Amino acid sequence: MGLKDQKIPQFAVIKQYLEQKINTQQWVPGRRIPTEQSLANTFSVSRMTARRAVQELADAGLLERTQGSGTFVAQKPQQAPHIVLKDIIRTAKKENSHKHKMISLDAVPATSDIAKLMQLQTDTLVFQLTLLHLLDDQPIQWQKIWVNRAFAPALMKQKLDKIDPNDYLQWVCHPQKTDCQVKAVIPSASQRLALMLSNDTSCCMQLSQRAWSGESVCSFSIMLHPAHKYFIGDSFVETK
Amino acid sequence: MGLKDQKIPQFAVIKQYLEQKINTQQWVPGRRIPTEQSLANTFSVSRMTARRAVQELADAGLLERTQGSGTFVAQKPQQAPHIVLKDIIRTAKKENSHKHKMISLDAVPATSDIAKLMQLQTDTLVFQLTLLHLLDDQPIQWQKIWVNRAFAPALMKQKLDKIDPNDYLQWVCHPQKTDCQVKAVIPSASQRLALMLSNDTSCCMQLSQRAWSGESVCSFSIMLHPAHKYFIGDSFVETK
DNA sequence: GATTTTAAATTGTATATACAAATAATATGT
DNA sequence: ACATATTATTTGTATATACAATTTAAAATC
Repeated sequence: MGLKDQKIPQFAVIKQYLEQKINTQQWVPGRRIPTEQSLANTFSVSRMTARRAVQELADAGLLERTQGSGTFVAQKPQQAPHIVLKDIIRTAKKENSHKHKMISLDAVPATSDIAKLMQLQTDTLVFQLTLLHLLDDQPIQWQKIWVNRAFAPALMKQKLDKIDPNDYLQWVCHPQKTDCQVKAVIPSASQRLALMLSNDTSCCMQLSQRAWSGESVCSFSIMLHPAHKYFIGDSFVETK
Repeated sequence: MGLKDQKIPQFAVIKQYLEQKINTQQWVPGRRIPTEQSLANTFSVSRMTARRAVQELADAGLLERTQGSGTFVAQKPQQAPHIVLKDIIRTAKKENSHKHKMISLDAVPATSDIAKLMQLQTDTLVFQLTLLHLLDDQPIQWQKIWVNRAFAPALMKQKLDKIDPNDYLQWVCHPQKTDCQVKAVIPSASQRLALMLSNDTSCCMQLSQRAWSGESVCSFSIMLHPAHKYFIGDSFVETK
């Protein structure tokens, strides 16, 4: 059989036609597009087939439909730029030599700030871990994690020098949502020491992440990265 | 007529049923779900109606289908956390008192770095703007913009003390894509002065944004924010 | 027993039809 | 002229059917 034998479905042909009209701005936002019946006649297909093409583009956000009125080219989504928070530790594990060092591991009463963040009563016991992540033997991330004991009661019995506490927590309480925050901060003396930041003018990128399971907070984590080794977002290199 | 008279379509009922099975984890990822025909029999609808329910959930990413094999609960999307870059200036304009002050406006030859970023030849003339944005008379953002002259040839003839250059650029060269980068940096002396940062240990959040129109770069912008006044991402307040 | 062939099951595409629901245009009545 | 009622248009939901394309399982063959 030849290579070009993949039959292109008719609804896909109509989709292409519509997309082309929109992308080339022959049809501007707000413009009314042909009715399902009209498209069906034009392309000699049934209404349901034409409908599928239109509907899928509407689902994709390119078209807007209102019953009784018609189908219109959607206004431009006015997409706010967004950036994905790549987890450098997770990527490092796959590619480079990554190690982590446990600095401390305790069960402590939650301060009012932490309690509020984790939606717990003040002075509730929480696990508190302090970690240092190394990439090629260079410190890349200082991390502090507070853990809701209800989600990981056996945390302190694990061999957390072998397995990354982050992986363990991910495994034990598989969070469904996370909310994140990014700040620039001045590292404390101990943080500077751990991250081997010599000069006192250095600053850090601080990533806070709160992991939810249902309506409860599993953990809250602060990750501190030396600013000169870390950025988030796109790298402005030629993609060519 | 009553309030509850909105008839719920049958495909929506089946969708709800399937979603419930998935969300409550009665059906775990990888598990095979009933066939279209089976669902059609169970709910006493035609196969096409059952199909629609399944198909829409597949489109939404909750299910995965393979022809000949069946439909399965999708593996968890492993969604990398992402944050939206809210434009503080744009939001400030709507709510608070926002002003901007033009610090400099020149046409200068592009340095090699800027030329590479904007995909131009080195020493190509580009417009270079330096701005300071004030929120309630407090400096909130120091901004430097490099503009591809091809996209805004009449830039210097505008009354840029009246209209925000960002708005003008948005209007003249309506960019379709942008790539962004977030870094923590130490401000220079002049930047510290403009932002009224007194102590020398302060650091800033730097947001870089490159605006594309088609295959060309319209502009490149660096936005500097005092770290203690700015963060990106979610605010960790109770959503109750 | 291993390989090939056949058949069954399942999703994918397509049609023709019917009626419901919402909107827009038209006609009607005062 | 204005409000009301009617009609036509258009999208939304639903069914029944047919066949294609792919995968899995069973059967047949060697």
